Amino acid sequence: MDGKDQRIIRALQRDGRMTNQDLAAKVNLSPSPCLRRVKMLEQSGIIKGYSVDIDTEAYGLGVTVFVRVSLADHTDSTVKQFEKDIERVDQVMECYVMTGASDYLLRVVVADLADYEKFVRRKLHPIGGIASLDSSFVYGVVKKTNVLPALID
Amino acid sequence: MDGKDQRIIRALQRDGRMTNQDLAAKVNLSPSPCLRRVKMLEQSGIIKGYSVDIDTEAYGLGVTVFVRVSLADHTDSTVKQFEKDIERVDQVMECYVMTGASDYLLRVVVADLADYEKFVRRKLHPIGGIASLDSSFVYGVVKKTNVLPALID
DNA sequence: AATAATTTGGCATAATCTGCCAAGGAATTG
DNA sequence: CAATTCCTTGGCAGATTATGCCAAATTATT
Repeated sequence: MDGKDQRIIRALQRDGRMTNQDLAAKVNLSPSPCLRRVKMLEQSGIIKGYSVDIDTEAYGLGVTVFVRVSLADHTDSTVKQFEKDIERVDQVMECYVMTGASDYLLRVVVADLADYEKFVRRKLHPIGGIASLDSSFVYGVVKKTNVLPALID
Repeated sequence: MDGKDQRIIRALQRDGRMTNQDLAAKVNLSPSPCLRRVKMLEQSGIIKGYSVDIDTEAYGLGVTVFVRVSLADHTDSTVKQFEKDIERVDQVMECYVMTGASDYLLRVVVADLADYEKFVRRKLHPIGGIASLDSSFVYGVVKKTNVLPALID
């Protein structure tokens, strides 16, 4: 992956639907080698996919919650079951295994507070093996970007 | 925004570069009304943009860190300056104002631990007004999706 | 400096986008 | 309940874009 690939990636992070011709112009290539590089990035897995950014509030899911989860124990079966089950919960957009005091960090989207309570009661607790939950609500978004930093600092 | 718009959004979250023809087929419309709906979603701001999902590890930024930030005080000038400055730090992909013990939650991507130390010393601390930082490193990703849950649960 | 390997650019064809207009369907009103 | 109005849809035509192939140019290697 050379500098041109990086510029392709950065351009597509800003606008993932840019036409190949515009992309080519932006990275100083003609369309065919540009397209070939994009396809190669896709095939090699560096480009995992494309997506649309939705205004969650306008969509009707205005509340974002970060939830720190600690498991009651760390036996294989408890861990495996939690990870398998959490994957299937639609409201959980992200689930990370973390260092520090808690085991997992979830990003959850719901419509409102009442919805969040239902989510915890009906989706999280039934999973079992959870020792504690610590929820922090998002008041506001200062920054949210898809553009990764340049590699050479 | 009716059911068809929701299906359009969900399809584009899974594949943001799907051609309009495929999208139309997937939501049972012909291409022209489908395109019109997409344009309307873009103009109304529900669709904020399109992006590419990059494998951060393959890209060379394998370490993700969540940082909880507490400010020393909450005067207007301290808050404003922090939010203005943090926005310009490329390694900060997300910055949320949070309820709970700390004021902000950051998601930061760096190449490695050495890089993270440099990031804290050169990018975060110079901002000033920071009372404490609490960093948690991501060990693994259990789930990461762009697909918002359906609205009716 | 010569050769080999890789990458690039241009061209032709195929696919897709996009704006316009008539037809269809839903809602409203008398 | 029927007539009108309004909104949405579908199809078509021209413009734009994608895509595969081949020769030329560039880069790396020896």
